[in-house]
Amino acid sequence: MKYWLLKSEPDVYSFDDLIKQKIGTWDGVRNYTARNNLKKMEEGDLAFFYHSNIGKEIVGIVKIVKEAFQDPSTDDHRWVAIEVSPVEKLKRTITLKELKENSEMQHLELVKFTRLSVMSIEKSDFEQIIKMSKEKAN
DNA sequence: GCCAACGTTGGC
DNA sequence: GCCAACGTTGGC
Repeated sequence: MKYWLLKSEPDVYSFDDLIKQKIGTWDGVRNYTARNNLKKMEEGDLAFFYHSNIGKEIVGIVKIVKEAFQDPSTDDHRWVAIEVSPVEKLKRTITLKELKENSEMQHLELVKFTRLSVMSIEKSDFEQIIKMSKEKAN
């Protein structure tokens, strides 16, 4: 069981859009590092859904329901897509700012490699962030 | 809108 | 295979 973080611009595809669709295809990834992460995903893995640009915050949790397959948005065989379904919306969103200000979260790829759109997360960090979302801010 | 940080492309 | 030029992403 692995843990991940998926980035999306909410004006293109938001967590609420995914909730409406029930199952969403995560396609359009055109970066090798991100693609390699997609290929490592297994059915049942969990991922955070992060809103980039607008909000800059983790908004919910999704589950991988279909492992990597040919990206339907291109004929180029180099790229893959996955399918996800929503698990739950966080009671309180966790902002990038908050993570950057947290001394225990400095090693997160989200903090260090801002441009990567699909990244893995340590189980302990995943659980810590969920814990944070259940507590009040500051 | 600007800029930093990368990633990609193409000339040599 | 190196590197300069260019393109893209995403935070601010």
